Amino acid sequence: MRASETAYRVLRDEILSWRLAPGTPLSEVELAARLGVSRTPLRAALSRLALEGLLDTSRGRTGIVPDVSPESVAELFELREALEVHAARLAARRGDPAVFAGLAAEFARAAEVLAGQGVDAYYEVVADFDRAIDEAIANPAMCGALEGVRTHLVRARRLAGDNPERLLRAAEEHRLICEAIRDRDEALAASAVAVHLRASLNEILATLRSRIPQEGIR
Amino acid sequence: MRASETAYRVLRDEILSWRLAPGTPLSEVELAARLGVSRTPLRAALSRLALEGLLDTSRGRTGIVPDVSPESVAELFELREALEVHAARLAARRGDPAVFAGLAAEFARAAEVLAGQGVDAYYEVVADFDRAIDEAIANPAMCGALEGVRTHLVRARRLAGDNPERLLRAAEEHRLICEAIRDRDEALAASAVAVHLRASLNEILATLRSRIPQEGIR
DNA sequence: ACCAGCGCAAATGTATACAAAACTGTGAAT
DNA sequence: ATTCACAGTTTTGTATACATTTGCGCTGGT
Repeated sequence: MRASETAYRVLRDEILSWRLAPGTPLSEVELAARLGVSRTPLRAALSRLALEGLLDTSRGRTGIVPDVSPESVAELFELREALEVHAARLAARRGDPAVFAGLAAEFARAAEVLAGQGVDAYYEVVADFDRAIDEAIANPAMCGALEGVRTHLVRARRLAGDNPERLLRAAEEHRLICEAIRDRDEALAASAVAVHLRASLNEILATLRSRIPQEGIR
Repeated sequence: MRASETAYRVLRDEILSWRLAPGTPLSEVELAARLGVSRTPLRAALSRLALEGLLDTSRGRTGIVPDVSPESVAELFELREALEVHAARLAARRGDPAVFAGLAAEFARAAEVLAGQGVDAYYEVVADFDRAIDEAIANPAMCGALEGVRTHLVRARRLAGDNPERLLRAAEEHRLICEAIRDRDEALAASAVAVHLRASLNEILATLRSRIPQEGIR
């Protein structure tokens, strides 16, 4: 594994998991020492993070971990809506009905999965769903854009936490989306995605607002 | 100006303007010598181009200028449709009607502009339109995604050339979009964008197919 | 004639030294 | 008290030397 790749993955994981808090400056020399690589590959990792929006280089010379504000989450979800509504349409148009029928069954069993195997097992089903969408639309440009918003979503979701009731409703929303795609109903798939995104956004914003007083936004 | 920034802009311009043809290998040592910078800033420029999709690093170690195939253009336009249809909806929802009324008037004069000042003056109006959309939606995440597709579009457009009849029809389509946004008619704005994109794609694909025999796709 | 194995060469990946630029704190003057 | 200027310090930007990898061609065998 290349040193630049290692540094990138470590830093990306630390940012997405909130081990690196928003506002933390990412100094080249300090990180190079901590990760045991020289500044050259570390710079490559930082510039890659910056281009993906996981590092804010707009203020001053030293990049800082970007803040997660209600505004930034709302903006992310507008982009997410643009991409995922269209992705659902494309999936309904050319996806494999059998695949999405299977996923619909998985989501129908979400209550058992959550109770028996925990939230990680549930999120694995969601990851399967994302992969199925990518495969169905078969468009590298779309998939790349989707990948970007999913990355940022991980960070917001970690902050919002795992509300069991919300996860059950989310599973139901996913089931509806899968069934619409299975039935090749583009309009319904698009609407079902829009419904799901609105509910998700509201959940995250509610959690975010209740936590702001404790966290301290700069 | 930083050397890495200079190298990035030069290479980006050379790729978008087709001075660097698809398939051309971008060797670090060769480019560093040609642009008069060392390999370190040049590498930063290349990695940035690769992340933006203007350099294909998936085949072999040395990156090559990506091909522009009918498939890749069609894929780009699916992403473009996802983003621009939603952007038009957002612009209709919260844009300044006066701004888009003014742009509609500009597009109505497109025939004069094209005849009197040439295609560059017309494309400047389109650039004004893009800026107005960005300002109206006021969403950095959306704007960043739009910027990406516009960049790739430049390359496809250069290939397709400037068909005068098509430009006149495109101006008319833009006028309709602006009027819909001006009237805060989200559904019409979305439809008008979809119409425009389909016509643009068909034009580019037609030109592309007629040129393939001469150009030689690898 | 073709294929496998090997070695060379050219390209990229990394480390480090040096240059330049930008923030910080101090000091004095208004 | 505030602001401006300046120097020092820290941080990033660049160049170059070295390490490592990978692709390619040569040679020998079948």
